[in-house]
Amino acid sequence: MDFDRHQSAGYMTNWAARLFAKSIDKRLSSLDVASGQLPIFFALAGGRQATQAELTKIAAIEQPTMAATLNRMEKAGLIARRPDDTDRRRTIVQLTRKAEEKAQAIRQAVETVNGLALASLSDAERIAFLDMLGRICVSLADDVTSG
Amino acid sequence: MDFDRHQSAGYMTNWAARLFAKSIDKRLSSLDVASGQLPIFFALAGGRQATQAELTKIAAIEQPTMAATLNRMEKAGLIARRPDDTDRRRTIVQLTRKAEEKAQAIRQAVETVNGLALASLSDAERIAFLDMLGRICVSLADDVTSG
DNA sequence: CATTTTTATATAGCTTGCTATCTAATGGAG
DNA sequence: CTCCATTAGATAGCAAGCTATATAAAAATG
Repeated sequence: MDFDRHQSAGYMTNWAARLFAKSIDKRLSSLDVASGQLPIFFALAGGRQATQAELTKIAAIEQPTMAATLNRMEKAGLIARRPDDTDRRRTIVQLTRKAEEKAQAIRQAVETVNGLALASLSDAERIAFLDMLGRICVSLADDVTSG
Repeated sequence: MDFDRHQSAGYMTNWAARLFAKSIDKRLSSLDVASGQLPIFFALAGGRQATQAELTKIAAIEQPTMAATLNRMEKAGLIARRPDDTDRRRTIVQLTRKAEEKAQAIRQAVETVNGLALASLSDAERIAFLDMLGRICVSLADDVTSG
């Protein structure tokens, strides 16, 4: 089929994403934290609170995925859920003290992995790469939500 | 935590990869094919054969993931497995006729999605993007396999 | 040639994604 | 105020990843 997968943006992006996850999980496993929990840590660290719906929007994942991740984090003692008494549909989520204590190490691991991933790119290339990735996401998100 | 996830290569790559998968799955669902099966289609289309181990290497996934994907494809009538009689550990995999008939439409869908994803990039940017992604994968693969 | 090591595949069990669907609560329109 | 639409969250069930481990065959080694 004379198809070079290394020239396919979709294939390469998928591969890179799996490598990012492997690299970060390797560093987070000793903290009993996993890559899927990162958006929640970054959103809530420092005592901030958010509803599940807000976290879902921030992480750009679907609602049931967020619910499952929060279930695992709750079971692991990383987050606490509290009902919102001004709107009984809502749940307010915050990090536990135990989770807050991990936040700094998590941030460090993320920066290490991002750094080594981009190690062979110049400063200008890093900026260009993130800019292009952003445009690609916009185009795809547009496609995915239309029709 | 003053962390902008849109400036994190790991977060953006993960997001882009999920959008790629959603976009391609949307187009492949009518063919009863899914994004995880694409490397197998591209490797085997045109009557080619490969062992499971060869497919695993091509797709850059782990062996149990390939085994599970092949199980689903076999159940769906997309591939056939045949024992290698020169080495009874090996299984030789090939596309069924039914799968071969889908190959052209699949290729078309992949090109459509790659095209729309990169629509806002110039030709030079597309080349640069794939080149940088390749370097990022090399750096991360190196990290992931070391220690 | 017997034993050990390596290789190919299978299986168990988990996470992170998804879609589809259900329930409960809120908010708006008559 | 009642009824309908919207919103928040939970649940079921699946795909596609992963690690760890088991089994069987082949290859290498003593």
